[in-house]
Amino acid sequence: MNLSIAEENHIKSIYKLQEGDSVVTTNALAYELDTKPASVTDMAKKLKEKKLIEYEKYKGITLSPEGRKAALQIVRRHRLWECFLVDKLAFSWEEVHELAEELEHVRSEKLTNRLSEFLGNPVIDPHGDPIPDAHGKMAKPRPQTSLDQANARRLVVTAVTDQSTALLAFLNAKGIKLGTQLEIMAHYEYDNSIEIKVKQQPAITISEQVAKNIMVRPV
Amino acid sequence: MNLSIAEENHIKSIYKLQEGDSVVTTNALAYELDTKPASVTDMAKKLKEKKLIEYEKYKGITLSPEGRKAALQIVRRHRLWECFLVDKLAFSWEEVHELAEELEHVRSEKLTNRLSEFLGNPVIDPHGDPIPDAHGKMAKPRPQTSLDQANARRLVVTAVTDQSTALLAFLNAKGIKLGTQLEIMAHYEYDNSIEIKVKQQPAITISEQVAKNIMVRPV
DNA sequence: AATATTATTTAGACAAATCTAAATAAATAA
DNA sequence: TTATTTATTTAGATTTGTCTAAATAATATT
Ligand SMILES: [Mn+2]
Ligand SMILES: [Mn+2]
Ligand SMILES: [Mn+2]
Ligand SMILES: [Mn+2]
Repeated sequence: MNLSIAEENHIKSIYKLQEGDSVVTTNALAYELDTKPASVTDMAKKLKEKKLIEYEKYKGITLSPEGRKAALQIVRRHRLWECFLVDKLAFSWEEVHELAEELEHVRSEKLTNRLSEFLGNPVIDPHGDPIPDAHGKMAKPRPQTSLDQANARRLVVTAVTDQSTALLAFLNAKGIKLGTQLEIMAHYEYDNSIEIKVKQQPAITISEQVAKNIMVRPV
Repeated sequence: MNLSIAEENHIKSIYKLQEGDSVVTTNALAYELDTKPASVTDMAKKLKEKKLIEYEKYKGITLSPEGRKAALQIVRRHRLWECFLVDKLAFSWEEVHELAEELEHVRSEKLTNRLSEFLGNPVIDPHGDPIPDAHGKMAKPRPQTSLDQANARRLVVTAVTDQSTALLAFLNAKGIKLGTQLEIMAHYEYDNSIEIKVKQQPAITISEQVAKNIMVRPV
């Protein structure tokens, strides 16, 4: 099954939006891919033809087993390249997504597996997302919750959900990265903002929106 | 100037075929790119429009100064990725061209320069070809001749001209790589084949065609 | 110089990926 | 339940890159 770059991008976005078993809508996919609903419908017909998705008019899209397999390979390549850029080329975590978006389309199993080996077969990427292995298996992530719902006081950052440059740059500015230890000082009920201490530094207050996108587990 | 992958491939092939200042013909370019002359004519019109080439109907193609600059950037990326694949991922020299053909199209100066730095700013690629620096400057290659024209007896391999998998695999089989020392034992006038000794091994005879594609200099 | 051959271009077609505008279906509100 | 709004699809167009077949130009041969 030889996929074009456009087809791969669609498959990957369907995978991302599907989260378990739910159905992906035409509009959601168009928004995710920064394209138009009409274009998504066109592509859906093509991917259905190739048996990579299940799709009936007006009923939304889900990946077929083969589609899921393809998606996991693309995700694997994407996240491995992100690791390469951060670990070996000293890029910062907010710079790598865009580049990996292109590098992920070089389809060579040998290259992918050699790259993985070169990086020490990493199991999470620079944003805390798990990396599928050559067979598409991902390490089950250790239990984690978003910072706004955490009940323990002392926490360690395990991932970020929103990987926009804006959020990642904000976290850089506050000295927050994967593995950073946080202590919750206060919840403010008015706007659900949270006061936290990052290491020994003076406490800072972060908005609910930020807190929702930081994943943590008790230290 | 934002170039498509197809445009980049054309620019690079024109650069390759131009060798100095000669004019590139439609047919030669079509053959090099494994495409049809009519397609090359179409692309030539587009590249002329973008001022990357000089082109008049029936008069052949040459790169403009901007075209040459673009070509050198693509060649730089291609050769750096080849170095990466060989030096870091342990690919063999006959495997890397195809992969670099794709990787070269990721256009990020930052990535390119970081990659170069990571590799120790190499100046030749795994086939002995010089790597342009960030400004497009290439180290002037040390004087070298093809093996069939060498007059010294003890030689060192500096590059290969034909980089087809077939030739590179043949050289692997004979233990010949960049830096390998050779000694010419005999020239056979009948078919211009050459008897050489590779290191201490028993002498082997190679055809004129092979000899023409091995570049050497006196040891 | 006329003819034959080769190289190149043009004309017209096609597939992939996208778009806009219009039509239709599904979901929601009155 | 009917009307309105929202979501999705269809119809038809556009761009890019390619192709084949036919026309034309350039070159080589007789
Ligand atoms: Mn992508
Ligand atoms: Mn990531
Ligand atoms: Mn290429
Ligand atoms: Mn090379």
